[in-house]
Amino acid sequence: MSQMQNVERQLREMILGLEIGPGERLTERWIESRFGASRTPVRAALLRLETEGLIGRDGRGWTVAPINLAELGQIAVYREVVEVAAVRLTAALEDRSGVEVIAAMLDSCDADTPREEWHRVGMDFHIELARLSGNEFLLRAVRDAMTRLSRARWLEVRDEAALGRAWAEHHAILAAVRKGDADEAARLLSAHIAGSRDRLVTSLHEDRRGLRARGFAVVAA
Amino acid sequence: MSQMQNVERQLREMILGLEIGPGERLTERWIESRFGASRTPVRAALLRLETEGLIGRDGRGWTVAPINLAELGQIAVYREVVEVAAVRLTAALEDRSGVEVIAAMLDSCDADTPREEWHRVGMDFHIELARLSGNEFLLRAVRDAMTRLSRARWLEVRDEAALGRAWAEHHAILAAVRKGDADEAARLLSAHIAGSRDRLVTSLHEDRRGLRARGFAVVAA
DNA sequence: GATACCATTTTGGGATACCAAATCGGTATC
DNA sequence: GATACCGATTTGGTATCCCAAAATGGTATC
Repeated sequence: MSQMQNVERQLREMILGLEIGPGERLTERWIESRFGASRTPVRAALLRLETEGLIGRDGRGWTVAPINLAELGQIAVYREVVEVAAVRLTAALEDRSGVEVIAAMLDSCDADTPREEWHRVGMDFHIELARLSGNEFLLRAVRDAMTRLSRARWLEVRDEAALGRAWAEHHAILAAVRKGDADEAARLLSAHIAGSRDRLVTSLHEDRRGLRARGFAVVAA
Repeated sequence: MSQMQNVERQLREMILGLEIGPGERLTERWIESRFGASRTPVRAALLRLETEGLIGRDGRGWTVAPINLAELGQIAVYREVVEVAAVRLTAALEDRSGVEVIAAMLDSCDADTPREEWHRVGMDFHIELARLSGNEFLLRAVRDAMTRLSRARWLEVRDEAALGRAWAEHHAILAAVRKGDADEAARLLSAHIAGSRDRLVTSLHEDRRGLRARGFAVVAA
């Protein structure tokens, strides 16, 4: 793999894994030495991550995107729009066998599965569901929204019950799609996203002091 | 303005203005000499334009994105979803005075206005309408869709009547938003986008020989 | 102690050199 | 005429150098 893709992937993982905190400054030279690449691939990676919304410009320099509660609310609106549209398209397909693959993916998680894996599968559910629609742009939109939500969801304080409830809601959505009931699928998905948003924003808002204590920049709603 | 933004802007204009044809190969060295910049800003511009979907990779090299009829259909679905959502949000706002600014923009076009300006205002209508929603992601989605549609709309064979009809439909949509009638605004906008898509795809499909004769790569639906 | 000022360092933007791989041209072979 | 082959050229990927602007840090001044 090329250095450029390498730097991009590793840097993205460090940002999403909160090894580099939201709001932290980045210098091209630091990244260069950190990953053993020269500035050319580093700059390419930075440009890509900027379009993903994971980093932004701070005057002349680079900054890891802060946790922005207002933005999280807007993303929730956005993803509801595109995810509901995608699931409606999918429910209207003749061949809806793709839902079984997603159901199997959900079922691959059990009580022994590490939290990190639950986290990943929870995002992949939405991405793969959007992929079934066959519309590249809806898929891209959902993937983009999930990327931007990723860090916040990781910071969210979630109990076991919340994970189980999300798992059940995911299965219920799949069942509606399997039946070809677009309205029910849309209704369940809307409710799922709204609930997810509420818990997320509430959790982060209540814990914003703790987040700031960890050195994370948090922008209020 | 920095060289990077300069190269990016000029190259984008050449691609959107069809001075560089769809499907054409691009080399970093040619761009370098064409715009009098070195490869560093050229590569930055290429990376940006790639995320806009105006250029893509062809193996190791760069290619101007072809006219893709299947993609145009998918974009139409995508933009209907996000534009309708945005206009519904806007219609539900208390302060909908922003529509007057857009109405004035439409009215700035008359019989003497050059075709190029009609083209630009036609796109800006949809972008500015999405902006009124206040949702950055819906706005970005519409802007992105418009950028990707831009060349195709420019190639479309449009008569005077089509321009006038679009103008009237735009005003009708604004009137519904002004009234706060979200359902009617959504219905009108949906019909407008569907009609726009049909005329666009039909026109390009019928003229695909002519397009290929001009050296433009056209991917069938 | 706060602040204005200046020398130093650091930083991102840009230019250029180098390399391996891919492409291109021409030639020999069938 | 088609094709396989090979050397020359071109190309994107990378590393490195230079520069002006911005950040930094120490110092003198009030």
